[in-house]
Amino acid sequence: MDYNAKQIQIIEVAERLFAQKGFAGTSVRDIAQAADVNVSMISYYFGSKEKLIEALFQIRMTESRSRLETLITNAELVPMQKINLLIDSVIDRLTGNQCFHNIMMRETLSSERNAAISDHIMNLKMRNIELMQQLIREGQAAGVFRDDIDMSLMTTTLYGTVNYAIASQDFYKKINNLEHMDQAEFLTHLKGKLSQHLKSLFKSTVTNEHHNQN
Amino acid sequence: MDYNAKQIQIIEVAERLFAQKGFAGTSVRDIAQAADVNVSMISYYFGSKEKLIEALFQIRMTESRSRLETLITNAELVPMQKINLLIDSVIDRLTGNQCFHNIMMRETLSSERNAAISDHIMNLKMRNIELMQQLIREGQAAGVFRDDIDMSLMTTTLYGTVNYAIASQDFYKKINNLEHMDQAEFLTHLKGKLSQHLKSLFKSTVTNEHHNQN
Amino acid sequence: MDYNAKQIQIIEVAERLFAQKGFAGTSVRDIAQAADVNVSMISYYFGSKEKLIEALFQIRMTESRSRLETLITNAELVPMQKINLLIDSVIDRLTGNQCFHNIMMRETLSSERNAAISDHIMNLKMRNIELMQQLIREGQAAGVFRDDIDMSLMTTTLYGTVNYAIASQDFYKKINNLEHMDQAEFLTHLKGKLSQHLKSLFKSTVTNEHHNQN
Amino acid sequence: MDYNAKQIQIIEVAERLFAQKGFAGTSVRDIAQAADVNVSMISYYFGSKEKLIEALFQIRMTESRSRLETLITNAELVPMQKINLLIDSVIDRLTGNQCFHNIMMRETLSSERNAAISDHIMNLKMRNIELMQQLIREGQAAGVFRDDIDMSLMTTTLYGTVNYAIASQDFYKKINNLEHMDQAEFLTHLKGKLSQHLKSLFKSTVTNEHHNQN
DNA sequence: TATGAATGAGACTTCATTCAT
DNA sequence: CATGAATGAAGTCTCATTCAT
Repeated sequence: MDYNAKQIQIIEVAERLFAQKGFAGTSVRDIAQAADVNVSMISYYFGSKEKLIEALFQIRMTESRSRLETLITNAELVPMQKINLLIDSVIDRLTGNQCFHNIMMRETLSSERNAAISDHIMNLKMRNIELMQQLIREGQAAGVFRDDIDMSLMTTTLYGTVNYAIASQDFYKKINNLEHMDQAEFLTHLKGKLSQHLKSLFKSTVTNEHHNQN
Repeated sequence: MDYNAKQIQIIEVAERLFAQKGFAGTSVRDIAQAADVNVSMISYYFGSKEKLIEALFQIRMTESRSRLETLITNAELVPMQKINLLIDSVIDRLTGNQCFHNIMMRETLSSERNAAISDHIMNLKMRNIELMQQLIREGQAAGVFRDDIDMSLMTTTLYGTVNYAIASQDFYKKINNLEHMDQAEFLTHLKGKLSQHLKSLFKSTVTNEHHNQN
Repeated sequence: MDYNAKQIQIIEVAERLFAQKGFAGTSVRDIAQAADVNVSMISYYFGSKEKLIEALFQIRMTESRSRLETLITNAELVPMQKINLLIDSVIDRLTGNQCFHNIMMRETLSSERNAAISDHIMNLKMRNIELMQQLIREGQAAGVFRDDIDMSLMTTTLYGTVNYAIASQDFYKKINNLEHMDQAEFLTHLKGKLSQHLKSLFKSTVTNEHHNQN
Repeated sequence: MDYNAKQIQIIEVAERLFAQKGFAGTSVRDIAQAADVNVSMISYYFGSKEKLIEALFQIRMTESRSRLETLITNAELVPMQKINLLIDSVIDRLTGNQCFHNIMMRETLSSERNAAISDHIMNLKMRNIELMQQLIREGQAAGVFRDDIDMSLMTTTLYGTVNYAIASQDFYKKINNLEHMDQAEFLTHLKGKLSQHLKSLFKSTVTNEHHNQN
C-alpha cells in the first residue's frame, strides 16, 4: 500500500486531529478543512472515516516495525546496554509520535474497539513483549539479570511512565517551573530526565547487584 | 451541590458510557436510554452534555479529596510505610474507579480541553504532588530517603504504571495465560502484582540503601 | 400501530411520490418538502425511509384485509354473483388506490426486495388466492363452474388487466378519443368498461355453458 | 446509430440492473463495475445515465419493430390463426425480454417520465394497436369476429396478463408447487399455460360462436 | 480515443437541545 | 417539576459528472 501526496497529507492531518479531539470528536469535515481537500475525498481515498484511522495505524505500525528487532539482535551489545538503548528507543518513539501514541492510548482505553485496529495494537504489543523476553533470557543466561523478573510489569512501567509523562507534560512543566522553555527545548529536557529515571529504575530492579528482596 | 437520585443515576450511567465509548462517542440518547430516563432530562438537569461531564468530575474528585491527606499526615507511620500505603491507595483508587480514571486519562490526552475539567484535573494533581513532596521531605529529614529524588518522575511512574496496567489488562491477561480468571479474581491478582512491583521499585529508588549511581 | 396527523400526512405524501418517482427516485427531502415538515421528521417518526414504506404497506394492506372475506363468505349470493362482485371490488380497489398499487407493482418487479414488504405482498396474495379457490370450489360443487379452471391464471388476468389498464390509462384515453374527459369522468368510464369486459371474460371462461374446449 | 462492443456491453448490463433495481436504484458505478469498464465510460459514451436508458429503449424497440408486421400481413393465415400466433408472439417477446419489459413497465408506471422514452413507448403501443385493429377488421369482414370487440381492452388483457404473470412468477411457482423446476423448465411450463389460457380467453370473447351476451 | 482522479451536490441519518404542555 | 414531541445543524457517505492527460 503506498499513498500519494494528498493521501499522506490527509492522514497526517487526521493523526493530529484524532490526537487532539479523539476519533469520534473529529469530523471528516474537520479533517477535510484542515487538509484543504474536499470532504468527499476522505471517503474517496479511504472508503470511510473508520478505514482512514485503520490506514493510519497500518502506516505508523509498519514504520516502527524493525527498530526494536535490530536493537535486540545486535550481537555487539551486552544485555544492560540493550536495556538502556531500549529505554531511549521507547522514549524517542513515544515523544516523536505523540499524536499517534495518544490515539493508540485512546483506542486502547475504548471498549468500542475497531477489530482491525485492536489486532494491529495486539500484534505490536505481542512482538514487543516477545523481543523483551528474549532480551531478559539473554541477560539471565549471562548471569547479570535476576531470575524473577516480571517482564510484563517492567514493560508496563516503561510504557506507562513515558506515556503518562507525555500526557502530563503541561503539568510537569508547571511543577518544575519550566514554562519558559519552548516545546523543543522542553522535550529534550523531559527526554533526558525520563531516560535517566527509567535507566536507574531498570538497573535497580533488573540486575542482580544489591537487590533488596521485598 | 447535591444531586437527586435520578441525577446520580444519570451521572453513573454516563460515567460508564464515557469510559466505554468516549465523550464524543456517547450520545445523550445513549445515556438517557441506559439510565432509563427521558432524553431531555440531561439538558434539563445538567444544562448540557458538557455540563454533565463537569458534574461527574466535580463529584468524583470531591469524593477522593481526603483519603490522601489522612494518610500522609498520619504521625504513627514511618515514611516508607506511608509510601507503601500510598502505592496501595493509588492502586485501589485507580482500579476501583476504572471508568472514571479512563475518562480522566482520555480528557488529559485531549487538547480540546474543557476549562472546568482541566482545572479540576490540574488541582487534583497539584494537591497530590504537594502531599508527596511533603512525604519525601519528611523521609529525607529522617535520613531514610535519598536527597536527589525527582518526585514528579516517581509520581509519573506510579500513576503511569497503574494506568497503563489497567488500560492493557486484556493484554496482560493474555500474555500471562490468566484468561480463565473472572474479572474480580483477575483484578485481585493484578493489584497484588502491581503492589509488589511498585513497592519494590520505590524501595530500590527512593531509599538510601544500596543505591547504584547511574 | 396508530399514527398521528403528521405521520399520516407524511405517509400519504410519500405514497404519492413513491408512485410517481419510485422508491429510490424519491428522496426524503422530496417527501419532507411536499409534506411541509422538517427532513429529520421522517427518520424521527419512522426510523428510516425504508421503514416509512414498510409502514405504508402495513397500513394499506391492513385496510384492505376484510373486504374480500365478507364478500366470499356471504351466504346470500350465488357463485357467479360473487365473481362479478369480486371483479368490481378489484377494479374499485385498484383504481381507488392507484398510487399504492403502482408502488406494489414496482416492488413486485424489483428483485432488490425489502423482506418485510415482500412478506406483506406474499401474504396478501396467498390470502386472496385461497379465498378465490374457495369460491371456485363452491361454484364447482353447485355445478355451475367448470372443473378445470386454473384459478391462478384467472386471477392473473383479473389483476393483470386492471393493473395494465391503469398503467396505460393515458394511452387508452388517446386511442379512444377520450381526452376531453376530466380524470373522475374518465375513471368512471374506464371502470365501467373494465367491469363489463372482465365479467364477460370470466363468464365465458368459468361457467360450464357453451364452453369451447381448446 | 450503431454501437461498438463496449457500448453494447454497457447497455446489456444496464438493462439487467435497471430491471433488478430500477433506474434510480442503479448507480453508474454499479453498471461500470458489472460491465467491467471505467465509470466515466457511461458519460463518455452516452452523455449521461439518462441518455443510456434512452439508448436502451431505442435499441430494444427498433429490434422488435418488424415481427408483428410480417405476422399480421401474412396472407396465408386466417384471422383466428393470426390471433393465436399473435398471442404466442407476445408471450415469447415478453418472456424473452423480461428485463426490458420490466423496465418498460416501471417507466410506464412512472409519472416522472423521460420525454424521449415516453414517446418510444407511445409509438410502440400505437403501432401495435393499429395492427390489431387491422386484424380485427379483417376478421369482422370475414364474418368470424364479433362486431363489438373493444380491441384496446383485449390488448390490455393480453399484455396485462402476460406482464403480471411474469412479475408474479415467484408467486405462481409457489402456489402451483413448481419450486422444483429450474428457471428454463418453469418458463416453458408458464408459457404453455399462458398460451392455452389466453387463446381460450380470446376464442370465447372474439369469435361469434356461443357468445353469451352480458 | 479512453481513462482514472477529482469534485460538489445532495443523499440519509443522528445529534444536542428547546419548547409547549 | 417533568416530559416527549419537534427541530435545525451537522454528521458520514454516495452520486453523476468533469477534466487533464
